[in-house]
Amino acid sequence: MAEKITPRAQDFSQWYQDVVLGSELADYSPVKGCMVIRPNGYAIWEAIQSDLNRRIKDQGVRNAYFPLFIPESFIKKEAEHVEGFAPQVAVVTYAGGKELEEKLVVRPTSETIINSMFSKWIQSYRDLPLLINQWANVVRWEMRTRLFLRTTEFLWQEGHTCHATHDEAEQFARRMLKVYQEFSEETLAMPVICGIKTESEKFAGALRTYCIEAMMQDKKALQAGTSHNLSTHFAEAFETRYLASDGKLASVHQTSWGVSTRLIGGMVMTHSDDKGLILPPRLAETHVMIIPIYGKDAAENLRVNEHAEKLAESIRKMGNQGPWSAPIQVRIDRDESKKPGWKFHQVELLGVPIRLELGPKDLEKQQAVWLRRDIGTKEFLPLDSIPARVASELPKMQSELLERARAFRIQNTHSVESYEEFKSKLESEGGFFEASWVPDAEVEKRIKDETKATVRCLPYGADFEPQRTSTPCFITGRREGTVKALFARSY
RNA sequence: CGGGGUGUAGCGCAGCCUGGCUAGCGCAUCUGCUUUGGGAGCAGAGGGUCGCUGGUUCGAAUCCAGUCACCCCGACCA
Repeated sequence: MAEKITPRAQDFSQWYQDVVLGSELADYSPVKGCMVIRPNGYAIWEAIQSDLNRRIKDQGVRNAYFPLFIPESFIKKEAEHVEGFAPQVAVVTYAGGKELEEKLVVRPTSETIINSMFSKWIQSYRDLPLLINQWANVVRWEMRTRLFLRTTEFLWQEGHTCHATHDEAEQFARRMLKVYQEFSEETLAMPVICGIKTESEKFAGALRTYCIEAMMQDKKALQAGTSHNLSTHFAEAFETRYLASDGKLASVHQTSWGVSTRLIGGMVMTHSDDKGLILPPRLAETHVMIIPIYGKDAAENLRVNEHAEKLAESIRKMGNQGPWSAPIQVRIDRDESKKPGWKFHQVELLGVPIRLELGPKDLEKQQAVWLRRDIGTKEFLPLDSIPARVASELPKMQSELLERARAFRIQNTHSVESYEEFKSKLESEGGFFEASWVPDAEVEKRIKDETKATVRCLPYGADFEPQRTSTPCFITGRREGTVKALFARSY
């Protein structure tokens, strides 16, 4: 496997911005903090949607849609929820030419508006479980924004489920986190760590929040998805109740879970290099770009085009079979006004997984020049061997991207036993830090103030409970009651 | 809201410290000829109220004050 090309570490945010703007995934909008997703970026979002949507439906969840506007009173019904989101909501106070009697909150998330409907839809235990998902936009007024990673408006999917028992809801929240983990690793080729959020980091209104955390190439953490066990908190506020088989009225136990366009930013920061985007094949709109090399002889150029077309067709035929088992999109760049060099740079910037060059010299030898985006070394392959090579290379590249990112994370994850060691190593090397920990909000805050690092999650064991350790807590020195925690600076 | 930075041609920038000739350069655009295996070459052309307002001065892109916008770093957060 080729050596990973690491982006300029000092200018990581500049690099990231260059890649996103340069490959035309997104653009800044006239409204500060809002992002325009351009066709290249939206194609990635569509690939995410179609893959993830299938995985969500496999869990028995169905899609629906709920309103953008939420009456202010709804948000206020759940105490922790309103406290958590109040600082970042946008509110409509004026519409239809007059002041509104009740202000309308632009949804920052939809637990409340959805519960107002769930309470009507659910009467008996026969109505459970109720498993709903929606693809939507939400608005959170952040102080500081960043393309894809934190924008005022973003696109996401949010799932909301109701269950008869606490256990059932807990199981479902865990299962959806597993779905996110598999999706992230199999499709985005982005390895993640699964864990539980601490009290101070959990979702406003949740009993417990599960999350997946990924490591970016600057060794900072990115929360890539969350799944919450909401217990009966919203159900009680909205009286979402059901009549059990024993005739007793009970509140439903709920979950909610979501991932957003942030995944696109995470994918870019995981794989791309100084030349531009590197797309995992599962997300690529174009898998193979054939660049014909033209000369002065028009008849010969025609012949090159014919062979390129033939090659493209035979590659396409390899789609939907073998380990790849999906269509293979092949395009030919026939633009005669651009020179080959320009085209090479362009496909590198856009992250097309495989590039083929086909010119008169190649036709003589019945070969083509082959180059995989992430590896970047040229090979000369016989024409008739190429379709099979593409079919085997796409899944290979997909898994190698994942393994490379995983190796990078493992290499940059450190175990520390003392706070001093943690601080100095965080400063000199960065990365993820495993430590034993006594959950304590005040200490957590102090560490954040001193080091800018936070507890990303408490990695769980087979029982989905925080792992206990017997090594002393690196802050208090205590041995008892310590759990394993993952510390890192994050986005 | 605090700290730093930038506003000069469609885009990217130099010039500013130390005020002075017609405000330059690269990319892009247009014309012509030659070119196509890693961002083509040569020749020519067009394109600017130097963010805005005021001040100092014989004279301001340049100095001063104010103002607006954007970017980066922090506080907020998925």
